Amino acid sequence: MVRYTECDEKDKYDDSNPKNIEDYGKKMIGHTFRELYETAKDGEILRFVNAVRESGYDYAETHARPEFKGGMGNLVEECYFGYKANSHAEADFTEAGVELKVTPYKRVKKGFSAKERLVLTMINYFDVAKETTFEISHLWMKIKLMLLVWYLHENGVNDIDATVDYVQLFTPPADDLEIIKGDYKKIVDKIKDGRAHELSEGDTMYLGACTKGAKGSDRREQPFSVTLAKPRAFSFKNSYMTYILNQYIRPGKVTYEPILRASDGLTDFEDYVMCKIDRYQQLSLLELCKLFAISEKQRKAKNLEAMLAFRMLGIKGNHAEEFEKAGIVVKTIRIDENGKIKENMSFPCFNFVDLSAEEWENSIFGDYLRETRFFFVVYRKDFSGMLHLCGSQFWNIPYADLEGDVRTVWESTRDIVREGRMAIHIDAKGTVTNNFPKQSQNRVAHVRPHGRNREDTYPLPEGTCLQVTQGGVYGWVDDTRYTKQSFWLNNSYILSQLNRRFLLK
DNA sequence: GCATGATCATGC
DNA sequence: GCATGATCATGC
Repeated sequence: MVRYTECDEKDKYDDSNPKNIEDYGKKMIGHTFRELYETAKDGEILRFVNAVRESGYDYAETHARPEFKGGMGNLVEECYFGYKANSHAEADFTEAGVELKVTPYKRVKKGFSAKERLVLTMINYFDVAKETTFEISHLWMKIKLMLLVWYLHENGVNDIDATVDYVQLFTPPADDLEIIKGDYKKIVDKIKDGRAHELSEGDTMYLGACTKGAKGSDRREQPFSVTLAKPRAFSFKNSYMTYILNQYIRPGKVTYEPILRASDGLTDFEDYVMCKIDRYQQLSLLELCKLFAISEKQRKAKNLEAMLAFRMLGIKGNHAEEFEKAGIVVKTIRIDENGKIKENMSFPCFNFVDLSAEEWENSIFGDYLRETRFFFVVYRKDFSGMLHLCGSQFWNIPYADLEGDVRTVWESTRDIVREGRMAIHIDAKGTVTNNFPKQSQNRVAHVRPHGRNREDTYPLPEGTCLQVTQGGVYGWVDDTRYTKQSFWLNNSYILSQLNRRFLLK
């Protein structure tokens, strides 16, 4: 490893001592990346160019570029810590066992959240399949001690002009590590099962297998199947990074109420949760309300069924720590007397302007389904119409359904928006018929209005020219806005995804 | 009975 | 005030 700072008394740090590395790192706080870069480029570094040159590292070549490939992470490594960025499997500071990670956070309505997932290390499908335990895995080498460097990303501002706000050593806490080990096993088991091509971020809780490749068409071989798989990396999910930020880096008033307590002992989290819910199986909604002393007023809440699920899990509020950290979304499912689900599953409205500019691989809806794990709480109506608890199920959309039917629906919707082919027809009552993909046209998903009412609209892309089937009948419609719409998963599809034990009476 | 369009209601 | 999750209403 080349380290300019070896020559510099002032900035010397001991690369075998984690605390020393952290202390040195903290001196970046308050400085912009550009300052770090300029300092390295124009100042001290030049005094050591000769020493560096001896090692064969071409400083001029690397630093001639105005920006850094790999972004702020490489910049900090090369310009501040003074070693050449590498993508080796071992830790950045080998002797200290410390991995350096530079990561952005952003402002949200309430406080701050991580801006993105944290990519940890590429998954080598062949090597990973040979690893016998988590403790000797490459992944563990990368995450057992990390130096996290955080900066605030603001829209319209180049990251190189952002300021380093926090620098802190981090080790996943013991409770989290149990879940991370479970996630790791799940990913490795899928690879060993010859299904690396079916990996999805929604499979797991905190640790994800995110796609990583220059092009969406990149593929890798896998050990137990001839099917090529997308290149993937282990990553901490955005939701988990948000937790780290709000719990350890800038702790505030956000409190987390865990489902699993240390005293509950070691167990598979999802099995544990499902068993806890199962204890209340067959109880009616009314019985559950009485059991958990739900007030008359609360019984009218639309989230009553979800609220009861949290009570069954021993949570006082309507948020569970593990669910928040894993970005798990709770959905209640009601099966009718006839064994069918009446309602389709809705998602947030899409923004026409954004949608029309997106590609499937990086789309808001595609990414949401790709990354989200759902927790279904299933109720079933008895002959008198009273709901009884059936149980619960964790679910994420299978790879083939997402990349097949959902993609088809998404792409035709985007194209319709792009080309203004909503094909409006307005009948005598003012009901608007549109041209978006219908439930009857696709096995998995469809598009429907989803707003306050039909006058609740979002802007259309500039220059959109709506084609109208009946000439001149615009009414409330103009060329610049359209009734809010969202993607929905078909009720019949959701039913097909439910565990058989809920369907057999 | 179901598909489609429309709207409600709570919580943040 | 509005996003989000949940549900209604009508016509075929």
